[in-house]
Amino acid sequence: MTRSTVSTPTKPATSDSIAQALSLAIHEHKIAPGTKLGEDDLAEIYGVSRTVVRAALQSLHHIKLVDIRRNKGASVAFPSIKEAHEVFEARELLEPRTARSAALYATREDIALLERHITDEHKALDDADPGRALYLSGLFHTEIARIAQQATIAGFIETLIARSSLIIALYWRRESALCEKHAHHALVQALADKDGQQAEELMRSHLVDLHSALDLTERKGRTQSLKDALSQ
Amino acid sequence: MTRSTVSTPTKPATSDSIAQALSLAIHEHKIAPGTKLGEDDLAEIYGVSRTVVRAALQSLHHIKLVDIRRNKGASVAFPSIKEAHEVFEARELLEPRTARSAALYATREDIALLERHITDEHKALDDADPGRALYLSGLFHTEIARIAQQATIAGFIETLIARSSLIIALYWRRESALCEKHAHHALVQALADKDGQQAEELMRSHLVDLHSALDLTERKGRTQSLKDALSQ
DNA sequence: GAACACAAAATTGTATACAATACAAGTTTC
DNA sequence: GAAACTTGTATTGTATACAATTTTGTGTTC
Repeated sequence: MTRSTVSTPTKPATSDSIAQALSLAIHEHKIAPGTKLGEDDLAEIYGVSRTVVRAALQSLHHIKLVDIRRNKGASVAFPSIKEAHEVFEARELLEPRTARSAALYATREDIALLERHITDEHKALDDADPGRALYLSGLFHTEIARIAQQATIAGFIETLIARSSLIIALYWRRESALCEKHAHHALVQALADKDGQQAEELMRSHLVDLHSALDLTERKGRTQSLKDALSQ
Repeated sequence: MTRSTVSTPTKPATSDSIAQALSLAIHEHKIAPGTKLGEDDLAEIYGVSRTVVRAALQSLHHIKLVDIRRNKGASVAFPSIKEAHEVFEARELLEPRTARSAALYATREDIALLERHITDEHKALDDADPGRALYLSGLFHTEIARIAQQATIAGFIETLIARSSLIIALYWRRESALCEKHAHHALVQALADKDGQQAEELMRSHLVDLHSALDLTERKGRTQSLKDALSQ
């Protein structure tokens, strides 16, 4: 949010910028769930002391993006199937209503911004960068929450989308691809038309689609205990 | 949550325990909004170094209970009127639905626990300890969210209730006293009857009552800019 | 007496040092 | 050869030291 996340060599790298860089990497599936996040490693990578790295990790811990266990350190969170259901149920409770509010407040600029997000997302898909496409897809939802002028709820949705990214990394079914492609388009149209009821309904069905595109059947051990062991 | 918050002299005092102690004090209106929370002071009070105090403060910052500004330090948050509206609107969106779910899952023990909360709350009022009564009143809502078996949403509600405590400290109208006294009772009854619809409706009207019991009219400067200056 | 400038004190931000804990490998013992 | 113990290494938790910034107090000037 402040400025760049990497690049310029003469920048101090605050805890916020590190948290954001890690958050982005997780969103884009550059770092897999369960990956260990050693303090020394990160401190060296970002050219700061462990103190500031710890602050960044705690920040991500509070939004459940990273797991911190005492004397064991931090690792990218590994949401369980139960958590996955909870997150999407929470989204289904919050986002449709928020989309309805957004229809009231959406300005011409907001609509343009959302449309730009969609084209960027498509471009990322064309560039064979599904991680970035996923990130932009999440940003689309975050943006709608922001438009609705409810910063508090928008904050909640932001964390839910972050966690959704982890859930998708773990439980997404290959079969169901980008079914959402036109869902976002239709949503923008409803917002542009200031049709709150339609926006609410579209958002609800869109989220139900996403939820059902996950493979949340409780199979035998599977990745569950296997990767959990690897996460240590 | 781990163990005691104060008392035993031979205890290490972790950042969690400090965060909880401060949170409790804020809930009970022992510390007013805007109060400066100096690191050295807290470090001395709890017998730890500033390192762990900072972690505790950051923790509270993430749930918007304390305000942290760079190079200026931490102070108890001072929610604006806009934020106050947002918090209660978010509660009105989340809690009624959650109460409905709670009616499905509430066990005999849960009901007993909630009734105990109510009697404790009344006792605190009799003991002329309105701060503790307020805290217990909030705990009542948190408990319902927990009963609903939606840890994610329960977490959101918990932070909303924490912030509500600050909002009440700032904007509560003296005139409207403990109108909620029988509201909680009726809610428990609905839960005991497993009447989800009734629970949802009772919770909604209860929250609307609370919201309207606040004085959120945007008067001239008043506490707004005055106390805001004091909060520095 | 008010306003500005500068110096001193206090407070926060960051880095480093040390202590405590966990993990892994190797050794001993049965 | 396997289990248990021990030791060594790596990593995290906490405290302290130092740097940077803000605040406060004082003195000078108009």
